[in-house]
Order: sequence, then structure tokens, then C-alpha cells
Amino acid sequence: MAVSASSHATAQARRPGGRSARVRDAVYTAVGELVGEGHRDTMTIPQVAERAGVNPTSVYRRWGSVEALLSEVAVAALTGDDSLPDTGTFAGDLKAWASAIAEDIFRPERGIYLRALASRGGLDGSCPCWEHRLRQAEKMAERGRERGERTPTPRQIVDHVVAPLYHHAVFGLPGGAAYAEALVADVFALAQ
Amino acid sequence: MAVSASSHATAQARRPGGRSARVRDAVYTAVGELVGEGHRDTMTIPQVAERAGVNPTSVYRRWGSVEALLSEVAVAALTGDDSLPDTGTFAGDLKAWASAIAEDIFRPERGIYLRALASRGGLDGSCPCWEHRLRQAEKMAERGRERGERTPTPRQIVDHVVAPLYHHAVFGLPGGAAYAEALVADVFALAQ
DNA sequence: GGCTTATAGCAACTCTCTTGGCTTTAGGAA
DNA sequence: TTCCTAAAGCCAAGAGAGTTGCTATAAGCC
Repeated sequence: MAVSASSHATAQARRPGGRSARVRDAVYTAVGELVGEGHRDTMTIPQVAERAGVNPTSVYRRWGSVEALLSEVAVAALTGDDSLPDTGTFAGDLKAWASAIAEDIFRPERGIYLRALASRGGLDGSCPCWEHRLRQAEKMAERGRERGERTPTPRQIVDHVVAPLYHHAVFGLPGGAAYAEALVADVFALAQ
Repeated sequence: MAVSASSHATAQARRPGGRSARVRDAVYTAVGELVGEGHRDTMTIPQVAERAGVNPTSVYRRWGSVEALLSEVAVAALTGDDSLPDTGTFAGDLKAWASAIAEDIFRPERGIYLRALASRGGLDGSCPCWEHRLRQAEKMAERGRERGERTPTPRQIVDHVVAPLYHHAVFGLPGGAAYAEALVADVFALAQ
């Protein structure tokens, strides 16, 4: 899946539809397409620029390097809208959430984006998608507690469910629904 | 710390001391030095070759790209000898082991190697250092069980201690002794 | 409607990575 | 010792990435 031209999750568009915004969208889309077609390793700025119908100079000036560009696109793609499941129980939510994450990040393209982010050490010493997951975990746990359920802490949830999943995805280790379930089962034991 | 010239953990030296081995060691050392001096991002093959006193062509032919070279050096560095603690109890072993890992991988250079490995998705779909950690976990758990202690499974140990540590190291998230201890405490709860 | 400024486009140039063909060297075997 | 072969060294050409100074354009504002 290419990154949609309308996903400007990170860049603060002064005015959507302005020239800068159009260029950025075209570039994001081009990157998404190239990655999707498996040219991640050979991708260069002139190439991206050509496909985006944009002058290479513009890309050089705005992003500087393929790595910087890629990780920006990665953040946009990885922090895109995903809804939090609401099954009525914390157990059900966590299970659904974990398997949704697993299904998402073990797709080849997601792996590429994840690795692009990883290879730069997140982004400025922190990782947007990690924060994102932490917030989701907080919300899930809070909902559970409001219902009177015992839940692990948000930190435990991300450390013991999200981190192993991401780790496996990043390092190309096997991972899938069964793996996610095992992790969830473990983390439940913590709340008992 | 530069990678020692005598660490050929990966390459199968036909005969240590042969010309190929010398070249490889010189190149490994050069990479280690350059990384240590903070030139990871600007490092090129001609640069490595020059510092190693080796012809660039040789490096191109043997490794093909900086990324491939770097990840090979990374594997050598990351799977180097580290001894398993033996404190007499599983709890002690695990605690010591986790904090040793944390202390190791949160050093900047280790992070670089880890990321180099991550950015290529491990190495051929699996990650040598992960296997390494799994084997260590197996050994620790086995020793504990032989003493009649209750232990988490090796899979639980790596998933819930090693994975979060590595994940934080790779993505530049904060992590240290306190973090490692929290993880260990969690994983103990699993064995109760 | 005209002005200001940030940003994109353009064109020419440099630079060095990368590759291919060939020669030379040195390990390992007979 | 002598030969065989895999791997390293050397040289030279080319290709394409990346840069820079300048101009043109169009948002945003008075």
C-alpha cells in the first residue's frame, strides 16, 4: 500500500493545497510507491523526485537525504489512524489490539518503514509510534479499571506486548497471530 | 571500543593468518574505528579501504556495500564472548544478566551496530544475537530447574526481558539499570 | 490589487563512488 | 619445489548523485 497523498500526519501544512503541500504529498506518494515496488535499497532522491514530478533540488533542500525522507514517510505511515478495539472487556480489547498490531507490522512494507525508523534510532531520541502505542495502552487500561477489572500497567502492556512484536518485526524474526496471543497471555498473568 | 582485529566470529577463515583473513581483520578494524569516531553516517567503502590499507575493489567485491559490511561487523561485535552469570540462584542470574545486557547495548556504539543489523532486518531472516540470547536463557532456566526453582520459559525470558531492552536501544528510547530491573521483576511474576 | 517572502524550478558543474578487465600475489596441494 | 587457484591489487573510464547560484512563482498580508 502506497502512502496516501493526503496523509500529512507530521508536517504542519500552513495551508492544505498550497504549493509546498502539493510537493510534499507528491514526494510522499512517490516514496510509498517505490517502497511498495521493492526499490527501497536502490531508491535515490533524483528517482523519487522524478516520479513525484518535482525538481530534485526541492527534495534535497527539504529533506537532505533518502534516510531522512524515508523516516518521515515512515512516521506518517506508522502513526496513521487505527482505532482502538472496544469489546467490552479489557481482555478482549488487548487481544484484539495485539493481533491487529501483529497483522499490521508483519507486512513487508511495514517492516521496511519500521526499519527505516529504527536505523535512525527513532526520531530525535524518541519514537512517535511508541508514544502512540503507549497512549493507546493507557486508554485501554483506564477503560478496564473503570469497569473494575484488574489490568497490567500501561508500561507493562507496551513493554511485554508491543516491544516483542516490534522487535520481531524489525529483526525479521517470525511473528504472527499465535505469537501475539502468547504475549497477551503472559501479560495477563501479570495482572493476576 | 573498536572491533578487535582478532574477532572473526562469522567468516570461516580457511586458515587464520592467510591473506584474506588479514584483509578482513584490517577492514573490520577500520570499520570499528570509524564507527567509534562517529563517522557511521558518512562512512564509505573507499574510506574504509583506505584506513584498512586495502584496495577499495577488494572491499567492493567481498562485501558489496557499506550496509552489508557494517552488519557483518555488527554481528561479530554483538555475538562476541560474554559470560553467563552464575550467582547460585535463577533470580540472581537473571538480574545480573539483564543488567549486563542493558549496560552493554545502551552504549552508543552498540546502538549503532544494533541499528545496522535492524535496518537489514536481521540477517537473512534471522538474527544471530537473538539466537545467542535465547540459548543463554535456556541455559539459565535449565540450571534453575535443576536446582528445583520455578522459572519462566526461555521464550518468556527473551520476549519479556531481552526484546524490550533491544527495542528501546534500537529506537533510542530511554533505558538503563532501573528499566532492566523492572522487566526482570515482571518476568518473575510469570513464574509464580 | 500590489508587495514580501518563502519555496520551487532550472542548469551547469563537480566529485567520488562504483565497475570491469587485467595482472600479481600467496596459500594449499601434489 | 613447483604448480594451481582463489583472492587481492591496480588502473582507468563512466555514471549518477549531490551542490550551488540564480530566477520564477505563488502564498499570505497590507
